[in-house]
Amino acid sequence: MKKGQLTREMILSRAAALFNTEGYSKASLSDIMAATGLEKGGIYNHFGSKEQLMLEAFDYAVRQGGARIKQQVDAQPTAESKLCAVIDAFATLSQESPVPGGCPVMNTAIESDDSMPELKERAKAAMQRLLKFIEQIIKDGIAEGEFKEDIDAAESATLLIASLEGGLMLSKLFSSASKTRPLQTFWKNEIRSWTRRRKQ
Amino acid sequence: MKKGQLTREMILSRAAALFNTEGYSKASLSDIMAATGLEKGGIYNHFGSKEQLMLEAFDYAVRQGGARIKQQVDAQPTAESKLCAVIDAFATLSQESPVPGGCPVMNTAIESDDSMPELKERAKAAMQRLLKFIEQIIKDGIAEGEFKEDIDAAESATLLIASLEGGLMLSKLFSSASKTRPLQTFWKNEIRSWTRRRKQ
Amino acid sequence: MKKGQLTREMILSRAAALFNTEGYSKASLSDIMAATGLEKGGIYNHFGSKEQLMLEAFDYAVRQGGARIKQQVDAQPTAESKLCAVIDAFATLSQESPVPGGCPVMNTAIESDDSMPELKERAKAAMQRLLKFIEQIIKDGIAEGEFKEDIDAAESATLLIASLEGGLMLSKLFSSASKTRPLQTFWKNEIRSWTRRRKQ
Amino acid sequence: MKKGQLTREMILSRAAALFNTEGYSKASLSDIMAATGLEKGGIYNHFGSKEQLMLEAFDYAVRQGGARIKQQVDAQPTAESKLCAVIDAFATLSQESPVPGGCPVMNTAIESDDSMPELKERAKAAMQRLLKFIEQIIKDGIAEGEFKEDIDAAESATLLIASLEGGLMLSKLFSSASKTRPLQTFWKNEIRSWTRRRKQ
DNA sequence: ACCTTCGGGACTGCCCGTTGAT
DNA sequence: ATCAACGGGCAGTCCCGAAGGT
Repeated sequence: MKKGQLTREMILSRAAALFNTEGYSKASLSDIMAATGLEKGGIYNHFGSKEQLMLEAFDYAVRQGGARIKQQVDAQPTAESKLCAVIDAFATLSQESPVPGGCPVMNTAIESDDSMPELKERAKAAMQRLLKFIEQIIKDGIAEGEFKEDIDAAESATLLIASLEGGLMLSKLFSSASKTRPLQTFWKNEIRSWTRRRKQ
Repeated sequence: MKKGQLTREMILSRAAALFNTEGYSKASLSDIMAATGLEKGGIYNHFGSKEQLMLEAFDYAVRQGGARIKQQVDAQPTAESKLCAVIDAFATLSQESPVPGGCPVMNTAIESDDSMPELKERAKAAMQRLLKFIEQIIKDGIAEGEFKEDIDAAESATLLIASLEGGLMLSKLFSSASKTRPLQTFWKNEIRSWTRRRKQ
Repeated sequence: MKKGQLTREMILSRAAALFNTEGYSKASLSDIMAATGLEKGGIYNHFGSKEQLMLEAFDYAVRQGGARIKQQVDAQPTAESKLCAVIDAFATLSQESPVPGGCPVMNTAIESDDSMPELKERAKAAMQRLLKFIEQIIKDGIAEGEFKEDIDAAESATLLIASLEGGLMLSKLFSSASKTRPLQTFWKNEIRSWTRRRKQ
Repeated sequence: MKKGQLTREMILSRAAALFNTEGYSKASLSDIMAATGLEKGGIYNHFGSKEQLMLEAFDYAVRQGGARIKQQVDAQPTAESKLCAVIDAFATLSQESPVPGGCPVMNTAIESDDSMPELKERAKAAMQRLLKFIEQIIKDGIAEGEFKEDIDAAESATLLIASLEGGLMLSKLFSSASKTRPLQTFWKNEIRSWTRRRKQ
């Protein structure tokens, strides 16, 4: 990879962290300069405006987070364990994550008023992809005979994600993961209840 | 009430709306000037700094939202119906609310990085009060024999609130309440399952 | 007059000088800050943008220059002497003028490409007023029987002004009035030739 | 001619047009990049600085314009017709010219404050050459017995050029050649009056 | 007591002309 | 001739006081 590409990636990763922790409008170019060690011109060589950098950094953050989840999910054999992997991924998100600052989609959903419509659009799309991803896991579980057939995949996905994002918000607010531990066990139990018990 | 007091309240209500919709750091004094019709000096006469205004506006927003919920809860006789009132209150929050922009506590939790510690403190406190409030409803329900005794009040409160806040976030993101309707029915069912069924 | 008004006038006079000598796009707000002794905020309190300041400063410069000419013209009794006063006014313009930097209309005509359309519009209007002003003097001279009747007032005004502006440009370029002295005597002779000689 | 030389000429021609229409300080290197299709470095390879490019582009523009005039003048047999050719050349300058944007000398005379002294120097020299050129035509006319002997060649040259440049400025300002047509006929008549009438 | 008018200065995103390494 | 980086300058906005006016 060429040097310019590396710099570009470096800027994206630092900027994504900054945007995700401080907020897209609050993080200034000066902050990004400080975080990257580059001067103003150096950044503007790669991104024509703060807005463009914001958008690409958001995509970067979503990509990183999504990849992490996908990888952990793929390592699991059953639908139930896949969903548990999602729960665990969200649980660790508040303490340690590929892009610091929690879930970029939620952060953007809350921050982006209508003055950054493109960003909101991307957040919508990312969230929809996440929901579809969960939904598909559930549907696969049903198709495989692992989950009962009366589970509504779409609704359950929404429910699970809402809970996880809300829990993540609480963790962030209280700077502590303890509040959300029960939430994880609740959902793991709930998901187990979706399975066709063979014996037990 | 004196004229100054009225102006002060007016500023608070307009500022709270602005802060809650646009974000505390993004909403500028100029925006507030435009929203209130006052000049800069006029605002500074009542609030010594933007930070102070932010804090008081946050308290104002929480007070308004809390009062609304409390009133709707108090109108209900049983613990179950009280909790349902909470759920309904959150559901309407995204479309119409005393202070526009959704839940100020969540908004602040997400926005406030460590550069506004006092604001985060207040958000923490407000959230803790909300959790305790829900917890108390549940505890009362148990004490009254309405709920089963093995319900963990604190954990259940956290779970419920996390879900509701997460759902609110989704509604905001998709500018639509439809995604969260199943969430409400899920929790209403869940809560009914807490009750000692007498007959029915 | 209130203090703010005085400051505003002061800014206009300094800015007009700066714009007229250095050019409208080249003179920066920092230059104006230095020339006025004000900080940025102080200037932006009176003028919402550089563009607005440019426009008002142009009007100011034209007003000053126009007033000077008008006053010198009004002091003369005959059409011929009025026109000579105009010639003299232009002659002194290059060395000493109410707003330094020569004729603001010509400067603007040359500088303003199509990126400052409003400014060009005002320059057009100002030039048209100047032409009409000269034309009227000539017409009055004809009406009074001072000038021959076959003088074309509009054409002659255009000719005179073109010459004077061109001469002014040469003076500016060579930083010397000497080149344009013959120009003045030429036009004064030409104008005398317009008069109905009574005796002589 | 080598490829590098061709590129250099291309840059000069595009840059000269840009400088002459938008102004020397306003036209940016980015504009020139866009106009030439080269990268910044590619330009800096041929010209060590914007200033040097400005100077050479000015010379280029003057050379082009001068050559055009000279060619049209040389095609004429008599001094009178040569001067008329000059007048016509200036007349067409506002609509169509080798380097767009009117007379580079006047443009530079107006724009160049004392921050670009070298450019002003060149403008002075170019103007002086133009004046001398006209002067020489007149002198030749006198020597040939075409013009009366009491014509002051230098003064008349200055007068003519001042008028033509002033007229050009008016044309530019009003985006119309109509204002300056009388100016041309006036000078053509004036010049005919310089001739020793043989009979007619 | 309440509000406006005026000014200050630091900071914002952005663009400039310029230079080396490649 | 490009690509990558530099650093300072641009116009404009921010939050904030102090003086003045009613």
